[in-house]
Amino acid sequence: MRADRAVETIQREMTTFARRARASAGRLHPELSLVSYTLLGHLEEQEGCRATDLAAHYALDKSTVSRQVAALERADLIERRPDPEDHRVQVLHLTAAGRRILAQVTENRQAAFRERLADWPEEDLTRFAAYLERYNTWPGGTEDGG
Amino acid sequence: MRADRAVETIQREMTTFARRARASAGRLHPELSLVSYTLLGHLEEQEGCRATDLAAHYALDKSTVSRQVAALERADLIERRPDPEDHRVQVLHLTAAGRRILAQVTENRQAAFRERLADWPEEDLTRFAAYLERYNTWPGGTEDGG
DNA sequence: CTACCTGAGTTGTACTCTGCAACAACCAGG
DNA sequence: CCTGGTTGTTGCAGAGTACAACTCAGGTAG
Repeated sequence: MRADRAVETIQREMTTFARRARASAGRLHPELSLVSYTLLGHLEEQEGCRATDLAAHYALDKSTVSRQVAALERADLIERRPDPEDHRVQVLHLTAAGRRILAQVTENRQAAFRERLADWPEEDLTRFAAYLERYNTWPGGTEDGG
Repeated sequence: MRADRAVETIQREMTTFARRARASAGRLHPELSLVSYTLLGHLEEQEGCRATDLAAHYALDKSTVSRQVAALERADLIERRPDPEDHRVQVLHLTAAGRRILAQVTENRQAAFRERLADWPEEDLTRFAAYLERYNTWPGGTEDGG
């Protein structure tokens, strides 16, 4: 069945991509690890969120996130704000410096992807983007298949 | 420009996927790390290759590959064969056990992807697969953007 | 043949990322 | 108040990784 072949290819290619991701992140932005980048990105997108939310979204242990957050705070890229509603919670926000670094790193990544996708027709780009979004959106969360 | 938005989405979604990959590998096949899986997969695909080739293909340091290979050999999943042409080289091959484990893990991954893609029309699957293959195929090698 | 350079692979070292377990602080329901 | 669940931190251990220094084998120049 052709669908099975396609799924196999998708599995293989996505895996290959994932395997190369760390190295290319190190090349594109040595100053910000892949995990730091994704956490900052989520913070910008969400306009502040809790460490627990980050852990859930990226399937990381809360201790891992805790340490990452501590490092990002030491680097003055994010700040913690106490939540008046719930004193257990600290809401994380990007600092101005964090926003700046994130923008710069995003531009670096963007440029690499643009170069790689330079000769793609616009229609293919939008379709590919839509497929990826659809793939990553999993009803009920992020706990599988990524 | 719509193409820029699409590239941005592609960058973001591929990054999210990569970020989740390690965790999902741990869930889908605790017995074989993502890197081990990809190395074994490459070995099967290539029907044997050198450690250096693996390093180049996945943008890993040769020392990293050396250790991974040593571990896989200890686990009897691969074997080293001396190259009669060049005594510096050891050609790596899957063992029967390696082939078996690889097949089983691949099936696990396949199943997860199948589930995730269950409600996709076949046409979308084949198109998505083609896009991914096209993206990962980079003229001149594997040294960027992945 | 010797000398030198290059390529394959190993080992020492150090660092980062990660998860699990134990813990403290806080919240919500009886 | 006590119990149980949630948020986050810390101690600990293990995996993955890179870089540098090394060995060994091939190739090339003299």
